[in-house]
Amino acid sequence: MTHAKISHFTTDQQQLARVAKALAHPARVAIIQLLASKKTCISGDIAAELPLSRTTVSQHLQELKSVGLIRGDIDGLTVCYCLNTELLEQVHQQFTAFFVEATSTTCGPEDACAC
Amino acid sequence: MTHAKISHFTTDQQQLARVAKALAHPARVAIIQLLASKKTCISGDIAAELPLSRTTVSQHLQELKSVGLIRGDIDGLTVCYCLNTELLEQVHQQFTAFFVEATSTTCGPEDACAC
DNA sequence: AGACTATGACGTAAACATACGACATATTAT
DNA sequence: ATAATATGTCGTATGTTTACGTCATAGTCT
Repeated sequence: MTHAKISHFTTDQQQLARVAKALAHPARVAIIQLLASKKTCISGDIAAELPLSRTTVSQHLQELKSVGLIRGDIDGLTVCYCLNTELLEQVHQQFTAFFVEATSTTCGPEDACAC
Repeated sequence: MTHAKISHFTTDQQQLARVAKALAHPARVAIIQLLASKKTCISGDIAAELPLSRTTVSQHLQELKSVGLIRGDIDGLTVCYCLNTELLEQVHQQFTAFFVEATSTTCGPEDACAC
């Protein structure tokens, strides 16, 4: 009965974890940075710039696409991948809210613990 | 030869992925939110508030601790877990930089692709 | 000391992720 | 039509994560 308790968390928690998971591999971070730096939405060129096989890169691209962080539009023979800036913006807000919430409260002096 | 190419990415990419991975499970997101909301925090209580067994929660706590996002100070019989606000702040900056970079560039009209 | 409690460590089964070669498909070029 | 090219899909080997029960340890209490 493994991996069955995820539904017991809030939608927000699941959403944040979902995006975090998409960013939980350096290759996927690199892909997003690459797409951000290039003006043109390259396709197979991405694979050429990473130290991974084309197949593996394709897999990572699918993963990012399934979360919605990137989009892939077929343009003849090649596929044009680009960032979904709206979602990224939205996710940015979500992460910011999370971090603000997490950093606002400090273990005060009235606590029993020493941290 | 799986999982052997990670070293070929930049330190920044690895660091960001590492933290993202720590947040890639709703339970860990929930734990951080819980620690942020409570002034005092003890491991056993955390398990009580999550739909997971104490053992599993302990495992998630270790994971967060290994990345450095939380700290656990032994206080007699119990362990006092609390957020590492300095690291969280730092990570927040890192994520912000990443998202800003990712959202600044839009696929311009001069491109061939339609996205 | 002996019972009690809070935790972490260990073992483990099932699920998932990673990486990649081989194959399939579809589009362009000759 | 045939060849070349760009991509995705499939299968698969290996490693990692998740979830949890059981046990060990170490601090409290009487």
